[in-house]
Parts: sequence; C-alpha cells; structure tokens
Amino acid sequence: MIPPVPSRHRNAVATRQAILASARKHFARENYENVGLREIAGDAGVDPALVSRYFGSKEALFRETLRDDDEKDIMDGATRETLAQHFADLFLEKDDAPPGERDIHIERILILLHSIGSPKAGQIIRDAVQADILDPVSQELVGQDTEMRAAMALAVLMGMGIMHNMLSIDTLECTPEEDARFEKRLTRIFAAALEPMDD
Amino acid sequence: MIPPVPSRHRNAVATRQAILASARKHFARENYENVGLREIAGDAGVDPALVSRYFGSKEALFRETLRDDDEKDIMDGATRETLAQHFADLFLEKDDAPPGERDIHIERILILLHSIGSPKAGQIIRDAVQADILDPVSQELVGQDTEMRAAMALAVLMGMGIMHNMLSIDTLECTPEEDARFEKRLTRIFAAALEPMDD
DNA sequence: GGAACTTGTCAACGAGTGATGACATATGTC
DNA sequence: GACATATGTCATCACTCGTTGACAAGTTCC
Repeated sequence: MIPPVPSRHRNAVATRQAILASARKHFARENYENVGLREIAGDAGVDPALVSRYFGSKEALFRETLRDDDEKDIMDGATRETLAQHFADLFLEKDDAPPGERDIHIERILILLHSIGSPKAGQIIRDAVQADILDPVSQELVGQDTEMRAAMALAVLMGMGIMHNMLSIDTLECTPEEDARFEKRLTRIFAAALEPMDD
Repeated sequence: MIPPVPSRHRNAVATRQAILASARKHFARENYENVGLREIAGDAGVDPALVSRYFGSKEALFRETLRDDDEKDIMDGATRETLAQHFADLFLEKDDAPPGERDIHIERILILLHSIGSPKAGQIIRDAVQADILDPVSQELVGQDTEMRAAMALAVLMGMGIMHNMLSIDTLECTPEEDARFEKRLTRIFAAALEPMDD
C-alpha cells in the first residue's frame, strides 16, 4: 500500500485561487445552471466539498468570479475623440493591454453574457454591469444624456458579443476588405451611440 | 364523494395548445433550465406527464415554442427608406400589428434572449435566428455586405432588448424630451448598421 | 512530543429534475 | 351494449444538484 504522497502541499490561498480560476473558465463557457460545483472542483484538482467551504455557496462563488479587484478601467486609454474607436477595439480585441490581462477582461465579459437570463445570477450581473461598465463610461462622457449614451454603447457591445461568441454568427473573418469595412461600420455605430447630438 | 366533473372535456389539440401557451409564457420569463415541466403543466392545468407525451421531450417543446407558423415577417411594412426607423419601432414596440399578434412577436424575442447561453437551447435558437431574422433582413437589403449589416442590426436589437428586459437598465421612460432623443439616437444607430457605406 | 488549529477527504442527505410505464376513464364505432 | 382507441392520472424511476457533517491528515506553536 503506497502512502499517497500529497501531490501539492497544503495551501489554502493556492487552492482558493485554483477554484476561482476554474470557476471563471467554466462560467465563461456555459450557463450558471449548467456549471456544476463538481465540474469546477474536478478541473481545479480539488475536492468538491472545498468549493462550498471556501466560498460558502455557488452564488457567492459566481459573485466572486465577477469581482474586479485591480482590473483596469474599461475606459483606460480613451480620449473624447477616440471614444468610438476605443469601443470598437474593445470588441475587436485589439486591446493594448498585456495578453494575460486582456484574456481576463474578455473572460469576464463572457461570464456576464452567458449567465444573463439566469435569475439567480441576474442581480449579481446587474450590479457588476452598473459598477464596472455603466458608471465609468457615463462618467467619462460630456453633454446631454450621458447615462443613456453609455447604456446604448454597452447594448451594442453586448449584442455584438452575443452574436460572435454565443450564437457563433460570424460575418467577420472573411476577406481583409470585409474586415476593414466591418470595423468602420462598427465604429460608426458606436459613434452614433456615444457622441452628443449635434442638432 | 363528489364525482369530479371533468371541468374540460377531453380534447387533445386544446391541451396541446394550452401546454404550448404556458411553455411560451414561462420560457419568455426565465431560463431554459429554470423552467420545469411541472411548472408548465401546472400553469396549463394539465398533468405533467402529458407534456412529455405530447412533445416528446423538453427540448422538443422548446423548439416548438420558437416555431413561427404564420407569424408575420419581421420586415413587413418596411421600405428601404424607413428601414432604420422600422427597427427602432420594433424595439419601441410601436408595432402597427394587432395587439395579440404583437405580444406573440415580443414573447418570441424574449424567449430567444432568455435562453441564449443555455447549451441545450443554443442550436435551436441559432437556427431560429438565422431563418426568421437574419435571412429575411439580409434578403431585403441591397448593396454590399448584406449579411453583415443584418447581423449588426440584430446585434443592436438584442443588446437593447437585454438591457431593457433582462438587466432592467432603463434610461428611458423619463421625460418626453429624453424619450424623443432616445428614439432619434436609436434610429441613427440602426442606420449606421443597416445603410450601405456611402464612400 | 503533544495540543490546537488548519486543510483535505469521504459519504451521504434532501430536494429537484425529465422521463416512463401501468392503469383509469372518456370517446367513438359497430 | 361491447369493444377499441384516445386521452388523462398516478406513482415512480434514475439521475444530478448544492450542501453538510464526521473524520483523516497535515501544520504550527508551546
């Protein structure tokens, strides 16, 4: 009988992070309801009971998944002139952040999108959207209807994300010319959502 | 012992329709996973076993829920000039269809939106979106990138629907002036998505 | 070395799900 | 009226889920 050598030394914070990372990965791919705690634990190489122990409940784990501690502001690097282009780049993943940080950013949006429509996740998502996206964006805008314009830009961003990542409806990635026209059109849409009315 | 008078005479097609109507109602309010067959049956005043019997499976029932038999085309009543306004009206529910038919239309979109992100409902939704929205719209467009433009308009429509109906983020319903500005901006966004590039 | 605490393991609970098959009752046909 | 079929009822299956508590094993401190 081989005494099973503990493959990983006991480390509370490490397992907690492993669980959280696994949860982020799975919630970014599937529904709140379709992600099981056993699935998360298995992928993290951890006993399922630890998930409940470390986070209290699945709902609390999901909330933790959406928390941004020191993540960079969604409006970082955008000036008033480049606002529409900034949002287009956001969707086109032409982010100038380091790749690791960018992936986290994308993962977070995917989590948001996948579990919209789940009543248990609804309020959590609502709060995160308001605090991390709507408030920062509308605060950056000037002129009339700042909240309305921020909400409309977010609506476009979410709709495009759903089309691309969840419905897998891609009108992109064809010829480079089409790609360029897509980007131009996308920028125009964001401009229509964000820019102050000129008349 | 009162012999329980059958409140409703046995009628296969009537119960089938009752189940379908109840399913539509519930799927328009919650996730695919969060709607139970017992819930649907209970609301239809029907035994839960009948749901499986009449529709085979929950998945098949959901698919049936999204079928449009004789529903009017999403592009009905739109000319090339009023295209953007037509889409804005679609979201603003200023539909000129009879109220019953309009509710069905709205209900169908809500079903689509709520169960995006559910893997079991994913393919069904994808097919319905393609056949009932993308194809008719892109077929109506002229010029370059018709599919791309249709997809972008749908993205805007879905994003706005999510904001309004699921995240309950309303920048609307304030003053009439704001309302008018919102409609104007929304029309501009749809125009940016739908109109051919002029340069 | 032994006590006190932390971290991990295991088995099980109660609740809920979709689905199925046996049975009961109504309806239609001859 | 008697049979065959259509429709509805009931109990239950097999399964998955989140969560919990008892216990084992490692770690730290005295």
